[in-house]
Amino acid sequence: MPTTIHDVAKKLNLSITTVSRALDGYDDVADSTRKLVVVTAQKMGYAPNRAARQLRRQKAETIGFIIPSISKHFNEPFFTEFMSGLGDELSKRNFDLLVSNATEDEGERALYHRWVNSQKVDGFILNRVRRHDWRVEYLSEWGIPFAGLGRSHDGIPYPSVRIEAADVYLNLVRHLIDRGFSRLAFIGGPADLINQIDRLKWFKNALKKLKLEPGNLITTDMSSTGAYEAVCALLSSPTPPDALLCVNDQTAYGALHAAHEHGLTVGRDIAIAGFDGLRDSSHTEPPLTTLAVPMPEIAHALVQMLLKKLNGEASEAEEVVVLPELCIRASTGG
Amino acid sequence: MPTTIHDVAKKLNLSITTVSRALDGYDDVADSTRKLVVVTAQKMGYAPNRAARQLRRQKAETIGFIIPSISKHFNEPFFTEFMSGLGDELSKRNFDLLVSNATEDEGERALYHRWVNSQKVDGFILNRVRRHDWRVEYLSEWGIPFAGLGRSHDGIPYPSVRIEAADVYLNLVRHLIDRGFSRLAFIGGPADLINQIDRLKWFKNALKKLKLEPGNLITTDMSSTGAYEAVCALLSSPTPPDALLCVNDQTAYGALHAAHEHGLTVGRDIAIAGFDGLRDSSHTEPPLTTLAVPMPEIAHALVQMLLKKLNGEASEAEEVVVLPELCIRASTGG
DNA sequence: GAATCTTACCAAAACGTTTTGGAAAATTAT
DNA sequence: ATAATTTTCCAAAACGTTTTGGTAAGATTC
Repeated sequence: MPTTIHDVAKKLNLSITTVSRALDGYDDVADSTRKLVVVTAQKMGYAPNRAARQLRRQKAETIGFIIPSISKHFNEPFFTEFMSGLGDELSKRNFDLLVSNATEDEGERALYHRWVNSQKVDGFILNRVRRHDWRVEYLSEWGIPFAGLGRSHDGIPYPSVRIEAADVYLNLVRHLIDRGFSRLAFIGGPADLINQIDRLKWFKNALKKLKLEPGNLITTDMSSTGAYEAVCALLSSPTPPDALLCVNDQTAYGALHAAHEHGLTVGRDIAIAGFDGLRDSSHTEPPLTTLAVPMPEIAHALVQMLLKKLNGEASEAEEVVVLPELCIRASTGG
Repeated sequence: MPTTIHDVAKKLNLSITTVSRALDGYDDVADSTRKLVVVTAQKMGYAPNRAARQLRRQKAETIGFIIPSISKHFNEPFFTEFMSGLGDELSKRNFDLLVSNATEDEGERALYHRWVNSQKVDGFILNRVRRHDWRVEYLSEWGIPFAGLGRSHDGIPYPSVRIEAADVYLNLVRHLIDRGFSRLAFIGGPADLINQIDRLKWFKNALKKLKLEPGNLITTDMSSTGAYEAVCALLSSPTPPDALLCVNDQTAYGALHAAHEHGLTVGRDIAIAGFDGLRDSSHTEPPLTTLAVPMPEIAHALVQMLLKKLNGEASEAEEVVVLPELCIRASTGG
């Protein structure tokens, strides 16, 4: 039986009103009383019952993150790093993070719906946004606050973080050319993912700007295993590429594996680069060249924008731009 | 404004009691009425307000998972796979998973306390359990339900999952010997982690049983980078080992990196094995031999035991034993 | 010393459910 | 036809907060 506000009030011979207001920092309670209340509450281990507070305040002080069902299992390292960032930011502000992945019975849509309608969460963070994203449509139609990593192309305004890598991608491609690689291929993901769209665009632009012939483009499901299989096939083709630019690090893991299996020395016979800058990418063999996105910065921006929106002080469609950093490692010849 | 039970009741000219009971499947409501209620509620998009329900029922229908602060950032791939399993299991039963990592301001202990006292969660899942674990002490002292992956040595009873790998570890060591490796080293983690204790024990036992001389033991922080540094040092010693048995896969990633950097061909000059069986471990260079733990089975058992405990139908200290599977890959010579 | 203003407190309502303890209506038994 | 039972429904209380709209006492002003 956790201590309630009544317990605290009774102990001090005060009304629960006064205790509540003392703890919430209202100025209509005497300083001496406040101190007493705060100290006693602390000593008694009182923490306001969240259900009661939520019910009264109509706020959950909780943010939802639903793993996009595209990734059957959410063990993608990227998600962990992402959630880690969100968790850090949120707990700083006394918010909590509710996490789930859609099951087969209850669809993903139903889960969003349930969390919103049951007021389990105040808002959502979106990730792996798509060109036309039903989540964006759905949430904005229902007036549910959210912020996203990436902006859909629906023209619907919402606060988002955009990764801008045109310049740094050009540097990456220049670096590859410098190292003597010339037959570039892009190992991409599902065509309507904003990540894929942007990164492919930067790839193409870089080729164009450097007047290189258009590269080979292949598609995977963005898992390491999917990429492994696709790249295996690619390397068996008559004129295989000698540089693989992967849509993300995990895809690059699969590509590395495939290259090794084909007896290639990565960094010499073939170059492989990723995107995201996962922790473990510095320990692959050889260490992976990648464009590291500033995860804490992204999480910070998303949380801040979302919380601003919850307080009603949001500019409709704020967009924060972050720049990845080029980490050149041995997988592209150092 | 989400629809409330009042809205549904009004629409049907029923009392909220009847609506509530109809939806909850009580048998004191006519079948015809129930059908009507269910259909209408569904159509109106009604979902019970969780705060109100919690307040009344005194249950949160939410389980907490707090990333142990030993791992500064919870981007360990293991956690993602673990949480993935928990999420799957929980959402099947309409429970949710609340996740957080302790911040610097609010310590880990305070976070457990707050979640419990504010009744945000009904119970906890523990992971990375230690020999003497304050969390076990704390939670059991306060009568807060929890289940853990690994059992502390405090003699405190609680439902747990135990990984039992004595036999399979013996097989692993035999396999290494067969392949001609003989100077075995154990790349371990913090000494009081149950994982470390068990796995080290199996390592030692296997050596003893096969009458091998005691191996080299080193300690890391169980991060890939920590292991990388430690193994670099180890390999520079006068008589370096030729087989590294790592306490987990992530440690093995660092070991792989170190071995490559020393110009060794992994699988021929040196063998490296992990433990856990992370997804990406099949794509390292060379693919990593590991003992794969059955994550879904573990998650299932933990969730089931915890929920049983929440329903008061728990045998105090149930223990489910799971067996990992030996995945032999190229990193130990295939 | 009366009127006004501040300060410090509090009673009661409200948030949206679930559950308790009936009660009316319909059915069956006598 | 009446009594007993079953079926179907409901009013009201409770869960633990926050917030509204006060009031009494003390301080200040005239």
